[in-house]
Amino acid sequence: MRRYWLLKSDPEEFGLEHLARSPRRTTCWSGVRNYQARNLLRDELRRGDGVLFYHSQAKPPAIVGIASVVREGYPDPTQFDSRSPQHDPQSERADPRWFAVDIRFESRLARPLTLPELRAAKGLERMVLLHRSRLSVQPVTAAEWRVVLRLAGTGAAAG
DNA sequence: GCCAACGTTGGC
DNA sequence: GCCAACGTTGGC
Repeated sequence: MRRYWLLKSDPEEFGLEHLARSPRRTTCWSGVRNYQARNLLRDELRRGDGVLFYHSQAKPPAIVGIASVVREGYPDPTQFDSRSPQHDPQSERADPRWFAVDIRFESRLARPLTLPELRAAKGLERMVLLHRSRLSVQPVTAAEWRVVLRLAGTGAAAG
């Protein structure tokens, strides 16, 4: 059964436009260094799952697009790269600490759904985004997914 | 830039 | 195992 997720990203670091312009519109979602988020990446995200792409630290913060999971959890290569800011010298290849997935761009929303708008939306009252701070990978229910797509307008703009 | 939330670290 | 100190996220 298809499930749904929300991924946060600072658009100045890596926004939806970066994803849309990546080779095959696909990128390795690396650099997550929070254990709860790690567990989701490693154990829960499945190929074909839907992803809401959220711009954090934006003005205003907003869900801006849709992506999908195209490769399930595998060791995050940046943890082993001593030149990467995400390097984790305590992580060993035989027992990796951090995981990544690959996601692919699917579409832009016809219009961004801002955080205030999400807070005000009927049906999103219990959305994790609105209640738990600092979790960059989080589950979205099928009902919430439908509400978000409906709020975004009929269908998403082609990318 | 401020600061609340909250995860992580490390002394004990 | 507790908890204070510290660092980061991320909204405002």
